[in-house]
Amino acid sequence: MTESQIIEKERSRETETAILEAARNLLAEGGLEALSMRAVASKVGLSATAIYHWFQNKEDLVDRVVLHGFRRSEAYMWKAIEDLPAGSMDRVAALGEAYIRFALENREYFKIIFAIQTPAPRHIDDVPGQGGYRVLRQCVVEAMEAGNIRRVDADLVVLFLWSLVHGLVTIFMACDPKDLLAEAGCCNDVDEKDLTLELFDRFRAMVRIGLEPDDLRGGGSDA
Amino acid sequence: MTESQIIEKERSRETETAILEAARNLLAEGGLEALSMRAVASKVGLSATAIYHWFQNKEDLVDRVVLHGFRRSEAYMWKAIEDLPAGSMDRVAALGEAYIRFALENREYFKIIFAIQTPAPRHIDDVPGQGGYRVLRQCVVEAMEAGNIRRVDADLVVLFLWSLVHGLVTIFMACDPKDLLAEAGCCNDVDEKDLTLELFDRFRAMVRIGLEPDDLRGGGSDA
DNA sequence: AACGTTAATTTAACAGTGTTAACTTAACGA
DNA sequence: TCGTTAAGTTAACACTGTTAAATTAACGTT
Repeated sequence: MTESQIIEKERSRETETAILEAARNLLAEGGLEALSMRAVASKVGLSATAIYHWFQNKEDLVDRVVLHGFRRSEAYMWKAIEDLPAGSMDRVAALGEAYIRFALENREYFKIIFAIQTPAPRHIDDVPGQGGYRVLRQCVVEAMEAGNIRRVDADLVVLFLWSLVHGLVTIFMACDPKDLLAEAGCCNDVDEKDLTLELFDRFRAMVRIGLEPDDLRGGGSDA
Repeated sequence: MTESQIIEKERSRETETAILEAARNLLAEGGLEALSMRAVASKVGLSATAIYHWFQNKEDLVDRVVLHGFRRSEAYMWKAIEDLPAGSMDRVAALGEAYIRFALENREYFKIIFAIQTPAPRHIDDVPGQGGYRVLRQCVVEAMEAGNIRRVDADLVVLFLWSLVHGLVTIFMACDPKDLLAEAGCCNDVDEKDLTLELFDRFRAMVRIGLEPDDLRGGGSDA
């Protein structure tokens, strides 16, 4: 392959990533409705049909935008635990909180991943669990060995935690948080920042319901 | 109001519900994409624009279809527990299983509720938790009084269970179940029916992780 | 019986959508 | 110079949700 060919390949990649970035921005600003082929194209300075040279169709484009977004979740997870002691429950809690933060900051991605018409269901690595699954599993195993989590099947615990935090955050994304918190006996109204903190609290409390080892039971009271 | 007026009102209601039913069928068969105003209209034998006399716009129509679907969830829940002893954990498990079944049988509704662009977030009663919330809460309180659930804040336990089962089912709806079960150490491939049973098992096991009272701990082992 | 009103519906049209086919333009190696 | 390939264009198609204006039918009132 000649030098000029390499340069051309790079230039190609540039337009491809430019399209992806334009699509990402439109998605973040105005949701799926705002992401039209023509809108993307005009942001990149191309005609709409040019996109079809780089992506098979709109679904393909959207998919790649979302997947690229989710790939950042692993970094999110690692960063959340790096300063916390290995084997601690704080690490597990921090992962849950990172998941909550990531979900609230990337609602559009979550909506799409869990809503789009998908004939062939997604591979697990293409979902925010992703590398997150492995990070979480490692933390769970370490916490078990340190005696901070009851000794049951580790994969079950991981699925438990993932379901718990994912369910919590999607429920709060779909319902009016005010209703939800009122129902749970808390009648303050909340803004976006409080919601994050509220979800942190709920998550920690739920984990306390579930994963405390037997010898720590009964000590910390619940409200 | 004269008799003829009443008859006319009823006839009106008939076309309105006919539209709703047509929309519901299209949604169940082909998802949101298949539900176009023109498709609905032609199923009812009207022109597309006639629908706008009964519904403000497409979003309004879809919303009412989904809400009507979710209102059935409460009946689903009640029926699931009626033959089981009050205060038993079987009732709690049965509610979880009913939620799983309902979700898998109404994927489209779930996709929409948790995906649609909603400027003003939904009221909690418009979400499958709904009356389900109250059914579940009652069962939890009864199970606590019977000593089958640790005595912690009841609303927290309800949110815990709801998050758990909702997270579990939405994760499995978004990912390839094969990947997910392989990751959790189970390498059988599953069809739709097995998936339901698998989710039942996972849910029961997760609840066992969490809600068993202290004096029952250690007895039943996990795989 | 005629009139105005209202509900229910239609046709025509608009702006926007994803997507395809056919054509151009430019750069490259043989 | 020729053919090939990549990158991009224009024109067009069959849709989409939605609006405005016109129509039809039934009603209560005068």
